Amino acid sequence: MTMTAPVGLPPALVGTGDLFQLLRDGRPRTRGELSTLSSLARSTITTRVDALLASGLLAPVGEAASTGGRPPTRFALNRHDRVVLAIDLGASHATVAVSDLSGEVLGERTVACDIADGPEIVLDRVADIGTELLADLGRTVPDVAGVGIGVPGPVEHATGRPANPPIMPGWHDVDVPERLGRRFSGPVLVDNDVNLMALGEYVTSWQSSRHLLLVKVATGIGAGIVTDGRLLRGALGSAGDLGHVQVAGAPADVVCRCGNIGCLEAVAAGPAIAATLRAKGLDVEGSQGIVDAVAAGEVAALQAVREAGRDLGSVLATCVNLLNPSVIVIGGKLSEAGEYLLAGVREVVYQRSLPLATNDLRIVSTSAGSRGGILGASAMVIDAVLAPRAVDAYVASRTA
Amino acid sequence: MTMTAPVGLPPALVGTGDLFQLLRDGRPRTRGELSTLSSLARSTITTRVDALLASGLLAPVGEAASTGGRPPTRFALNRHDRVVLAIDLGASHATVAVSDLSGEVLGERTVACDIADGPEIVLDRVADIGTELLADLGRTVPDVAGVGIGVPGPVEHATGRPANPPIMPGWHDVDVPERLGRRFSGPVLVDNDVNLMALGEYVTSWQSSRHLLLVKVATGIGAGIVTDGRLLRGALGSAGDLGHVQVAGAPADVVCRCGNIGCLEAVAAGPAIAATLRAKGLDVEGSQGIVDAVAAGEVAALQAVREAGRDLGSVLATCVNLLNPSVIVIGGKLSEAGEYLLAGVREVVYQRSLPLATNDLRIVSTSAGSRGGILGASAMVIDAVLAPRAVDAYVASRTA
DNA sequence: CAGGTTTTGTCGGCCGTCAAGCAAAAGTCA
DNA sequence: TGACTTTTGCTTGACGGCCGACAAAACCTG
Repeated sequence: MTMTAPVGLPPALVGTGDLFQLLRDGRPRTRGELSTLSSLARSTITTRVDALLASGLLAPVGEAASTGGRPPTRFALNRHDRVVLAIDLGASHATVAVSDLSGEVLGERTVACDIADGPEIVLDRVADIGTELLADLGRTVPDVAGVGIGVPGPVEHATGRPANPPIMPGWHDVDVPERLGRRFSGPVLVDNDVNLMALGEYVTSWQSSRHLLLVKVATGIGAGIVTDGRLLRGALGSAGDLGHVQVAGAPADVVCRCGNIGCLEAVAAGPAIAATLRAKGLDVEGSQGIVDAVAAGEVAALQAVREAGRDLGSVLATCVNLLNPSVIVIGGKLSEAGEYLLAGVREVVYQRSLPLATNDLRIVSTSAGSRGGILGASAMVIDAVLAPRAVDAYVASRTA
Repeated sequence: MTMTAPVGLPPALVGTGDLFQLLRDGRPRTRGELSTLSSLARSTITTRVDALLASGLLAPVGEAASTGGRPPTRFALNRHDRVVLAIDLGASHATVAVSDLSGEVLGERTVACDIADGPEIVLDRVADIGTELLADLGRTVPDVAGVGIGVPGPVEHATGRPANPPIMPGWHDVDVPERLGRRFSGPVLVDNDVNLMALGEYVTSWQSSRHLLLVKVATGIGAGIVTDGRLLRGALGSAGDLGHVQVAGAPADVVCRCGNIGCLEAVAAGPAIAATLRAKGLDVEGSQGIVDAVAAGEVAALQAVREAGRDLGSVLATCVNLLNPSVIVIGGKLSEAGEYLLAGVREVVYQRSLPLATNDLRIVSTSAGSRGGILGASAMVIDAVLAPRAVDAYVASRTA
């Protein structure tokens, strides 16, 4: 405020980047609206808007709605100014996508890719695919505002280095941002894949309820936690690791691959359900097999999935009491098994959780589906790239 | 930057309140140090410092350490400029304290006070005590920078209204800030008492590790969660409600007062332990009785407390996997039972949690003890009152 | 006590923001 | 078509904050 502010009055916005925050939602606004919203003089708004227009981040969006006189010009975030590269690494496959600045996916490709091949091979591979996608879309490397990547293991988010990931041999403490930074411009942000799924679900469907818990049920079980609109990562980035939590009612004879007994993953994840069904004579293979069996109406499969939902619900009831979320989203391959998993979860959660915490609690299936990770990665980058300081820097670099 | 900043250079700090943040830790600094830290010109620093000195928030702290020339003056937060009223409401007693702006308690009083008497009586009572304390310390009401109050139930923190508190009949949706605001100046902030204990423990002992879980074990069991240095409150303010979580290994015949079976509170809280001991012929009364029995070396008591620790540990193992804290602090009356409770907790947590999450995990006993709530309430208020905007407003009000 | 060093206070200049005013542009309405 | 309305672009003067520089003050060293 050029400290013009005699101090004491509404703190007001200051920099160009701050003003830009009012336009991040993508809704067009007129100069007049911006002036009242920011309590800045119209002349100042004009200066800022001009700078943003020159940078390309802002674009006029037609004019409209005259109230009797000259219709005001409306401006909005120019989603096409730059693009974001979003990468979702799984255990055996990788998805690479390019999105615009609103988070809309412009192009996407999924390939088989073994994470155990190590960081060099995998990262070069996805970088290549990203470069191809960019070319297909008629974009160049300098158009990239930033890169977001999700990996199947804990990550020290501040440095972007995976931390002792169990299923990612060779990735411990690898400087992922450095390696991807060689190929693309902008910041490279790394996070756990389930965290990003949670973020993706949050930004696409649940922005209004700021406390969300996403549970991914597939070969393993993990959770991503959004609290107060922010990802909860924990001290070492391993928050949300629900797979090896002990299930209250679990049979004592189920030994998990982690060596403990009664782990959630050992009773409710894909392999456990498949094993149960095979014991009953049903020939199912993998999580997809379970989903197919459920879709085919196999009673044993319905039962098993529902029972897995109950076990999951038993753990989630604890999570509800601990975190008091307003939404639980069930994702992962097994969430495709219709309402049966959900039914089991609801059954136990609503029974075991405190009425207070369940009052406004919704338990739903994922709406982003398999694209949650990509959407979350994109959202993470956009959040960083459109932050006030980043915008200031960008505007400066483009006008200098 | 008075937008002086041609934009693009280090965003730098701006307002007086922002500069003040560099001094919040209480360590004295010279103008020169502030200049380099904030990348503001020395002349600007002088202006800001003068304003802060005039407001009383800042005070010169002697001069020192000449490096061959004129010794620089050092300035630090003036802890005595104003005071904070901290209130900790329990089920049957209330503690009122006055602290300075560093959080140090200047005066404190605990009285018997039944929360069930309702908000009017209780709040007037503690307000009276607060007024007396202020008088004893030679302070007046306008000296109060703000009021922090902890209550034994969930609170909608944004509005300061208790939300369906089970043990606080008559308090639902009461406008606590309004009522206390009549008596004192400054903001009135309300939160759950266990949350404040967690915050108190955090600010006094664990600022460096930004992820803390405090568990209070007494008549009931509850937890306060600090993540990334911030309190996790949840959608309805009921996060951390561990009391009625199901314990994995719990006997199926223990019915809790909430109607469910196997609740943590029904097997590991004070009343449950006391009941166990009475069944063994030991005549113990309340949590204090248990602590006394342990201190007396009663083997049955040691056993029972340790077993309670194991049950608690079983639930905390889940919390560790979910939240990945770096410290678990055990507080509440029962934490006074020496190392026995802690030993039980450690035993199970280290066995059941993932090695990753326990790598840097410390499990310790409270160091703030019964004053945690007061310290947390004070810290909460100080955090609000010394925030940049609040400082700006205060400085403006004092120079106008 | 004298010279050197470092901090401090002050002043002028520069620049951004604001508020106000005016003319032009672009519509609406009668 | 003409009068009215509303927004926009531009300019001006005033205000106030920030910076840089200079001189005085305060202290150390020999």
